[in-house]
Amino acid sequence: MTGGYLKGRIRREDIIAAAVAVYAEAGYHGSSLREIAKRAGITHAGLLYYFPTKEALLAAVLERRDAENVERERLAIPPGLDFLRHMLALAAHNVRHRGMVDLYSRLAAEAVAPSHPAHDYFARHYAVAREHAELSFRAVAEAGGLRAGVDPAQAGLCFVALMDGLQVQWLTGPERVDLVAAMRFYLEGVLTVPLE
Amino acid sequence: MTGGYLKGRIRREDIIAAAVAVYAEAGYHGSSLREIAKRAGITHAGLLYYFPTKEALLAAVLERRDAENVERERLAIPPGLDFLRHMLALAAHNVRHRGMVDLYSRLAAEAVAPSHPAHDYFARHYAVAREHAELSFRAVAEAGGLRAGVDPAQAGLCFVALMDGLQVQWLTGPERVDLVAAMRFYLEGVLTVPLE
DNA sequence: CCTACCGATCGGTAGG
DNA sequence: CCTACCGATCGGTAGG
Repeated sequence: MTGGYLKGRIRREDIIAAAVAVYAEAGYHGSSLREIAKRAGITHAGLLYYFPTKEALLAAVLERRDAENVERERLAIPPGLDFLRHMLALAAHNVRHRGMVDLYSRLAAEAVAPSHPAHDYFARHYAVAREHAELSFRAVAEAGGLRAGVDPAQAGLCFVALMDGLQVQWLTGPERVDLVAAMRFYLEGVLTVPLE
Repeated sequence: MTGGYLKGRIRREDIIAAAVAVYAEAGYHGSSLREIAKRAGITHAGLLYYFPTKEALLAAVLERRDAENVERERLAIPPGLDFLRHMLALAAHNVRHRGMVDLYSRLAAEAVAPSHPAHDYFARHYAVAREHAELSFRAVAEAGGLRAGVDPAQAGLCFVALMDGLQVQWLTGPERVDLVAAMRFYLEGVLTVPLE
């Protein structure tokens, strides 16, 4: 007699997982509720019982991405050298989980349009990422670990931008780009302390 | 009695210009021949008289982008410090021509899928860009202008990736990102010679 | 959750 | 170059 709610939550998770896969392949505008529903094993009308519109499903996907990141990526990590190290580990993790990188890169490019339903999400995401990176470089600088003359704000902006740009090149030709080595190259050029 | 061919060429240019604008706003998959045709002042069937399929129009757009770049960007510039300076000038140019940056960023992200009709174009584009940047840093190194221990290959890859990543952040919030200053920051951190 | 349906839009073709 | 059309697909709703 119990379990009704549980089943619903599992269904929701199935649908979200299917949406992540399809968004990654086709982008948001390019994907259809029917294709997502099929992969989740229901009809598209059934999907709309759980998520009333196409946009509501996108919102749920972005929410779950954040929830995962808060748990695993731990923005809770205080800004500083450890955070930069952690981003390197995240890059290594991403290389083994192409789906999430695909999703992120496709949606970020689509969402530059202010009318895109994920625009505000990415504007906020970038602001937070830049801020956290800048504070990290600033903390490292105060500990004497930053090369002379390096501006923490610029270093933070470039760190975030580099990660994004490398991901697109890596997705385009995975065998041609060593994402983690390139990130390490950048950090080693800016820091005066060892990374590990 | 003359001019028939000329008129056709002008029409083609109108259609391509309209396609650039629509691709930039909606991506390739997200744009329709009807919308592009409307902006060019004809019907979608009329457009198909000039470009027989949706893919043929995309190919024409990419070809024109290359033609423009060969002329203005001059990959003819030999690898070296002048090429890096030129990329800075190109970044400054891009900031005043958002449409081309939009088009490029949207298509690049879409085209990471090997099945995308522009995939090979971007794979080649990235390979050429990395190669040219690497050779530039190598030339600078031989003239003693590269900081000790900097690998030209990594510096080239990161230079190209940084440009792409900055463009997406700049498109998402133009008032929050100074694209040219960030590029300059990166170059000044890697080079030991002044940029201007 | 499904069946059945709606109006809108898509790329492409026929025929002129 | 246009009118007129095709089959396919879209997001969403009704009604159960």
